[in-house]
Amino acid sequence: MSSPLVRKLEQRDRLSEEERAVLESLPSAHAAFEPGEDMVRQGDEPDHSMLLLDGWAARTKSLSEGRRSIMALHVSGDFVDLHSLLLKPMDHSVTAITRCRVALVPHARLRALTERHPHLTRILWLNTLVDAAIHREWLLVRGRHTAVGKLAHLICELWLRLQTVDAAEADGLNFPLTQPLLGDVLGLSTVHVNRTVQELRATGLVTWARQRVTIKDWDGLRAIAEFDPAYLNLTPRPR
Amino acid sequence: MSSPLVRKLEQRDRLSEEERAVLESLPSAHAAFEPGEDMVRQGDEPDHSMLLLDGWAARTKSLSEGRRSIMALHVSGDFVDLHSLLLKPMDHSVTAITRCRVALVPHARLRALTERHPHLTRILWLNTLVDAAIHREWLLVRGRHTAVGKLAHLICELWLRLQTVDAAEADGLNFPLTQPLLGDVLGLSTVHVNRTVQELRATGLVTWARQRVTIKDWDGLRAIAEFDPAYLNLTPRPR
DNA sequence: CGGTGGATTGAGTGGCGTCAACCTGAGTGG
DNA sequence: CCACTCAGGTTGACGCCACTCAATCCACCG
Repeated sequence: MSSPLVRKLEQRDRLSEEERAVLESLPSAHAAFEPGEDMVRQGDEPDHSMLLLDGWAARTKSLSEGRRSIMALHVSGDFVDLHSLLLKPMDHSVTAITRCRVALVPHARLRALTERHPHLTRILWLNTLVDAAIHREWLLVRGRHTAVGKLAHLICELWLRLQTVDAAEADGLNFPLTQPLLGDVLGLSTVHVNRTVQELRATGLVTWARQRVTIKDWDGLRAIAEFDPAYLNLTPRPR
Repeated sequence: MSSPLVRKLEQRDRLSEEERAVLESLPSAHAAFEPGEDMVRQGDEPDHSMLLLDGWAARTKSLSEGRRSIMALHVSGDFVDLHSLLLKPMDHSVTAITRCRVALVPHARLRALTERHPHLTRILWLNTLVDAAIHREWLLVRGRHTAVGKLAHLICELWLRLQTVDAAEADGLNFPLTQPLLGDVLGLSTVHVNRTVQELRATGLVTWARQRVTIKDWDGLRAIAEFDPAYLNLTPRPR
């Protein structure tokens, strides 16, 4: 059930038996969304948060004339809009990229959890702090990296994040983003995304066909991405 | 002493007398930093967080060859590195821009607070969530705005944020960022920052001399910045 | 009075955007 | 089985925004 959440939180701290039980009893219902469908919309004031069980989702903001930006990507195990427990209305939408299965966690339950389980509260808080740390890393990337660097960095990050939930293969990953979506993630035009993908292919560090990215030279890729995984905070310690 | 914190948190929810007292008893000591000085460094594992009483500070990340980026700006009343309570080691540094006076809040005290005061915990959590919402807005700006749009957006945001702590004048603000620093904030080169400032001046929407920005046409400025303050979450409601 | 950091300006370059076309593969309906 | 559609991928031409290098100016300061 919610065990992906337990697995995820345990990457960052130990949980007691009781805490694990509390977490597994949280979700109230399941739901599914088709690619392109909005799971929550900017301006909404949801009364539940969604735990992504399966699929990829994006946090998006829109501007005039179809300009759009993706502020975050989420995969299995991510608590996509946990922050909506306290931060309402939503400052962005969440859109399904692939088909997404989610567990719905009522805010009432989460609020009750914060009243009774301080340690679990801190770990959930931490979860939103890691989201923020990823935002900061993306800010660095959008501000100070070249197009290839941006793309390489994204692949590095997602490969690592998928590994922590056993959703990546040893030599690469399934990468369902279309080039228009990649443009919204990297802050580039579609055309330039295409050329950047080709440029990255030409380095020989990865192969990339259909939705499959194979990493040929991890150290080389890390180098051009200037990727340092520290910001993902993947070491367990008391919180 | 810590009343700037109380004032800030009360913009987002009501506090009881007891809660106010708890908050005011938090800080243990004061400190001051000179312009350019690091208040915390990337990689550190601090045992306290800093409440900014006075001055401007920046969260910075560095890359090779002096490339640097500023991920956030902080002013009076901001809990600059509250997240370091749970998220260690630091994924960025905090650097004083002007002279900064801070109150030090030991993590031990904050942790104790989370054990006993769930509502206060949620409000502190919320505080870090607003930081994240600002990160997301900056991501939008860095990804999809022109240089003038970026600059205008920054001025809009800071004017509003300063107003909420009574640190802005009715018609503008004191703006201590040098152009090299602005470059790190906006993801632009120093030279281009200079030209962008001139371009903004030429619109007549603001005047800008020394460290003083005067807003001549707020609606016009908001328009070219595509600025919508919703993400700052400045409405009080139960959390 | 020289030193230093910031602001400003000019010249030249290149990365990335825009516009526009064309290609491909996966549906879909006749 | 084949036209048709449509989304995504690819390519070329062209232009501009923003970068780099370099010089100059200015204010402040020891």
